[in-house]
Amino acid sequence: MSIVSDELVNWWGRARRDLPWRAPGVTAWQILVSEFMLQQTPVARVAPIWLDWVARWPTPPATASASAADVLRAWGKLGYPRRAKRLHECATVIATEHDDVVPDEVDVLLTLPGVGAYTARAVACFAYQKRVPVVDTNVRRVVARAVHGLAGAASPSAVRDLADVEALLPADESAPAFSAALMELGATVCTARSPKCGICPLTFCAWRAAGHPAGSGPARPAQRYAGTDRQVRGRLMDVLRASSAPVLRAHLDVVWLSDPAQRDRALDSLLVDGLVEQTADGRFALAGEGG
DNA sequence: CTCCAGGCGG
DNA sequence: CCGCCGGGAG
Repeated sequence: MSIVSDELVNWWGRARRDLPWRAPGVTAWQILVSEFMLQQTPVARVAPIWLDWVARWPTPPATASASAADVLRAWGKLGYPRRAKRLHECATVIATEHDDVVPDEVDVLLTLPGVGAYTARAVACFAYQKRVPVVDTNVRRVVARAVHGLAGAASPSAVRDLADVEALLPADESAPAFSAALMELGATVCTARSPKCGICPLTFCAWRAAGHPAGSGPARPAQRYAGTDRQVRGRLMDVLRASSAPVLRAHLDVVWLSDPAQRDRALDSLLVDGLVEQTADGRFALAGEGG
């Protein structure tokens, strides 16, 4: 038994969240911006940042002409600031090589910095209504449960599930609504932790039918954060975002006193990533300050 | 502790 | 394929 498109899309019509990037008049570029921000980041944290962002930089050329440092500051504490850098680069590529127009073909979208298998299809589908499978963590979980009767996605590879979802896609123009509904169901009903099966719109679910069997744990063990280089990088970036002028090394050193070697490694990695630059007098600043 | 509209480099 | 890339909320 497969997922019935009609009952899912009908539910979507009345239960969909009123997210800002779904409003009328939102452009393909602005949808692309939302997809960058939503990579591994919950909707609630993205919404306010996205609203400020698209008001300030509504188009690819507007974004490309901003300084990298301003982009990193506007990104704020969304996390994974390399995404902000890639978004900036993506705007530059679109402005210089695509005549300011976001590509509508998956193959072309995939050539853009920061655009992978999910984001390319999400833009083609939600910005251009293309009939392409859109597979994110929500879709994988919903399909694993409703179709395969499993507690969660079997393999750690999302790409492998593309063919699965392709087979589920409606043949007509309702495909984008179907994909949006699949994602919405996973985000709000068929959640990872405590799925609300009592309000699920699907009349058949293989997982429910099988009595909600437990899985064998997550496909990939959750990664730690506390004490990692990522936490140190986050603290360093926090100091640099807050300062409009380059800061002394000593101001950075105080954010992580317990392990100087780790702190040095984190700072070096930020330099290597092109997120931070060192000035001629040895101080540090966000990369691309003023230009 | 877990999870979150992933992508990339090794 | 594997490990790393933030940070906040439940």
